[in-house]
Amino acid sequence: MGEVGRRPLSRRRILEAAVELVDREGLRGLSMRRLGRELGVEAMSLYNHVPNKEALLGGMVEVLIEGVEIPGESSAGWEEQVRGAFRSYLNIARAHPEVFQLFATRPLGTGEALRIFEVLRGAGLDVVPALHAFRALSSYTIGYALAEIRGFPLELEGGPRALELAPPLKEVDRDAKFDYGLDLIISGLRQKLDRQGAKGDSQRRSKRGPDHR
Amino acid sequence: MGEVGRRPLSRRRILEAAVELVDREGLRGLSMRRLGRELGVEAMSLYNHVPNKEALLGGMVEVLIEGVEIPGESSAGWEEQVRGAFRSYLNIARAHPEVFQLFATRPLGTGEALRIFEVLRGAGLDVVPALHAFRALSSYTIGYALAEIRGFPLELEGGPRALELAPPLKEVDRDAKFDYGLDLIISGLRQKLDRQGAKGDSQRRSKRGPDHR
DNA sequence: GCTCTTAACTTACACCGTATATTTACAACG
DNA sequence: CGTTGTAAATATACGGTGTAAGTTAAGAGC
Repeated sequence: MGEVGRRPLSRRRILEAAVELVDREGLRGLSMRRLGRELGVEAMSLYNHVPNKEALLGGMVEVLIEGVEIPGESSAGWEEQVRGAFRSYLNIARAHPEVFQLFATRPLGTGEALRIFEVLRGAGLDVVPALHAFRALSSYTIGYALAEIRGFPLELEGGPRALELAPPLKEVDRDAKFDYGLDLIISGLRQKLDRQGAKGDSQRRSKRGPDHR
Repeated sequence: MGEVGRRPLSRRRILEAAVELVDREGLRGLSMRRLGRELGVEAMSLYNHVPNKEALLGGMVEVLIEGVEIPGESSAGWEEQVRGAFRSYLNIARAHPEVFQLFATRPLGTGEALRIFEVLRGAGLDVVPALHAFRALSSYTIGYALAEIRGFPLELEGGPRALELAPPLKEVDRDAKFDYGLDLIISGLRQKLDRQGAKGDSQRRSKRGPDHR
């Protein structure tokens, strides 16, 4: 009766199947019964690995967040690290637009947040400014991703200009839109940094020191 | 059987009751039956004024958006107009945090978008830069509002510092957090503006001209 | 009076999340 | 080998959901 080659259920397998299902059929298509069927199992079996649907949704967010890549210290400067991290974030959103909507109501992973925070600290920002910067960058990125997913208002989608451009060019254009705001924030941060660096150097912290904590 | 002083049902009345219900009991507490009961009516009666629940949610967003106030041209400069508009946006989110979560998946009202867009145009921005600016500002604001509602990561909420501050001071602090990123973007925009203004003045457009379109 | 229109109510259906109880599958041990 | 303990699957059931379809009631215009 049971299929032979069926891998056993596991939290991980459930989460991945859920992400795939939502990618395919949207958030509204996700139900415990439907997901169970997808895995060849009754709905209630899922509860052996996940306490309830809310936790399932949270786990799906986790899975996506794991995919965010933050460039290492070997990269050019902190600007490039930050840019890379948030671009990666946006790309996750683009790869899983339906799942990403869950990010609107669920907090970022503390782990990723900490890593980015450390980059900002490493750039010479004091704790409070680094928090401010983190808030600004992550707010912008999540807001942008959500807006892109649902479509920006005022954007004349069917305009003649759009039709002339080849798909690859449109991709570039799409990235440029995001970078516009991202660079506005990053270069604003750099200015603050330079200004305070020139003023007093009140915190002893070299521009790339291996200082932790 | 029917109560005497009962006003007749209407789309508007339904939407306002829905907002109030969600404010009170959260998004999960909103169902057609529950909302009907709130209005002293059966669930199916609502369908005479609203095609389905999705449209109901959309209508609730509309109601909130109507509350956004954009300072008129009489205000100081375009910076203050923009700042005021997006602060107003954030305040709506704070007044109706549960309902605001719907903004994550539903587009801004085209009307409000247009008015803000015109402010940016009036500031001397060409069409494309104004679109970029609008995207950056609205993405940041919505992202920030959502993040504030769910709580920022890394924020040591129970820290000793927080406890020492009086509630009014915390309010100020809360606004300062939002303004930090908002000002980063606005001052970045101003720089771009000044730079291009000094460079070629390629578009004949005085800094405060009554130019429309 | 009568009809026409509108908006209310009633019923019914398929589906939802999940509490609870039961059965199955398998590993460890004698 | 059989036994037993345990984890994970299934089965059933309950109260809720959105809404399609059918019915009733109240008022407007003739």
